[in-house]
Amino acid sequence: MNEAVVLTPERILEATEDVLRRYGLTKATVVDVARALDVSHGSVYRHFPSKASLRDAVAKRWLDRANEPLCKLAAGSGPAPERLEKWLRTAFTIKQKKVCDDPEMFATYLALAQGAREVVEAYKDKQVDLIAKILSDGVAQGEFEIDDVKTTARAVFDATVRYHHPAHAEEWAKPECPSRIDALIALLLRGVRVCKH
Amino acid sequence: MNEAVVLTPERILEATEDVLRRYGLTKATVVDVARALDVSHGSVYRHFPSKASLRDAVAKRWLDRANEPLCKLAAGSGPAPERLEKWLRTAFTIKQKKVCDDPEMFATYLALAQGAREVVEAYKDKQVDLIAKILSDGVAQGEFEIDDVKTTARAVFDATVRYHHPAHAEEWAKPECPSRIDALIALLLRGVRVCKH
DNA sequence: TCGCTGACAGATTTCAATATCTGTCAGACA
DNA sequence: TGTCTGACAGATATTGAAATCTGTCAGCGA
Repeated sequence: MNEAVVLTPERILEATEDVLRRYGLTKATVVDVARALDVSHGSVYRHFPSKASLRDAVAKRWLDRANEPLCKLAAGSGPAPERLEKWLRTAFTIKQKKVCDDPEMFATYLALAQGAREVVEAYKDKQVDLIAKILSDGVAQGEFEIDDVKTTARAVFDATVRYHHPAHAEEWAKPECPSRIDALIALLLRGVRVCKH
Repeated sequence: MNEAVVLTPERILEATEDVLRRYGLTKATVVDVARALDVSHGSVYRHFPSKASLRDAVAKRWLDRANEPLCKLAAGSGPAPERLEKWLRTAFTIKQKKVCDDPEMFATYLALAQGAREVVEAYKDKQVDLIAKILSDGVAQGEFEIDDVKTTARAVFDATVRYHHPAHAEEWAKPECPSRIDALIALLLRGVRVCKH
C-alpha cells in the first residue's frame, strides 16, 4: 500500500463513521470498513481486537464530541444558578438537535450506545461530575445550599433523564415539551437554592 | 357451545392474559386465545374489532390494577410531604416488584405498553393528576409553596421517570439505586416545600 | 522484522418457499 | 333473530439452505 497513507486507528474510526452513516449500524460490516480504506479486513483487526471494540471506540468519539460544549460550560464562571440552567438546556438541545437533524443517524447512535455500556457509563459519570462542579461553585457563591454535592448532582442528572436519555427521544418533539422543561428546571433550581426569605 | 358459559369480553381478556403468560407476546395469537376459550377465532372478533384492540384492553386492565394502591394513597389524608414521598416510593416499588418477580412477564407488559400509546398516555395523565392532588393538599396545609400545581405535578412526574419508566428497568436492580432514589426524593421535596426559615 | 494479505472455520444473516395468522363474511344453528 | 362457525384472501411469520460475515493465522513482500 501507499506508504504516505498509513493505517492508523484514527483513520479506521473515520472510515467506520462514514460507513455507519452510509449503511446504518445493522448493515455496516468490518469488510465494508476495510473496503472503504482499501485494505483487507484482517488489517482492521490489527488495530481493533473485535468489531465490538471498534463500535465502542466510535461511540466514545461521538459522546466526547457531544460533551465538549458542556465541559466548557461547567468549567466557566458566573452565577451558578444561571450556569446550571444553561448547562441543562444545552445538554437537552444537543441531544434534541441530533434527533431532529438526522433521526436515522440518531437511531444508529442509540443502538451503538446500547451495545457500549461501559463507554456510556463513563460518559454519564463525567456528566454528573460536570453538574457537581457547577453545584459546588454555587455553594461557594452562597447561591446553593446542598448537603452532599456529588449525591445531589446525581439526583439532578437522574431527574432530567427524560430530556437527555435517548429512550425518551420521541417525546422531545412534542409541542408541550419546552414548557415541561421549564417547569422541571424551575423545580430543580428551587430544590438546590438557598432560601430567599 | 354450552349456554351456561357465554362468551364475554371479560372472559376473553382473562383467556388472553393466560395465553400471554404462557406463550409471551410475540407468540400469542388470536387463534390461541380462541382455542383456550374453545371457540372459533371469528367469535373473538365479535367482541374485539382487532388484535390491537384486544392488546390495548389487556394493557389497560394491567395498568389500572397496578394503579389502584396509588389512587388510594392520593385520595388519603395526612401531611402532604410524607404522602408524596410514600406515593413516589410506592410507585417505584410496584414497578420494581413486577420486574423482579417475573421479568419475562414484565417484558411482555413492556412490549404491550409500547404498542398501546393512547392507553399509556391516559395512564400517565392519571398519575400526574394523583400527584397534583397530593400537591394541592400540601398547599392547603401550608406545607408546600407552588405556583402552578398541575405543571409542578407534571415536573415531579417527569423528574422521576427514571424510576417508573420501564425503559430504565435494568437500572432498578443496581445496589446504588435506593440511595439515588432517596436523593432524588429529597431534592424534589425541597423543591416544593415552603421555606422553613 | 513487521505490517499486510487472503484463505479458512464457525457464526450469523439473507432469502425465498412454506406455513400460519389476521380479519371478513356468508351461512349454519338454536 | 342473533350468535357462532369455518372457509377464504391477503398479510405476516417460520424455516432451512445458501451467502456473507467475523475473527484467526500462516505466509508474502518490503
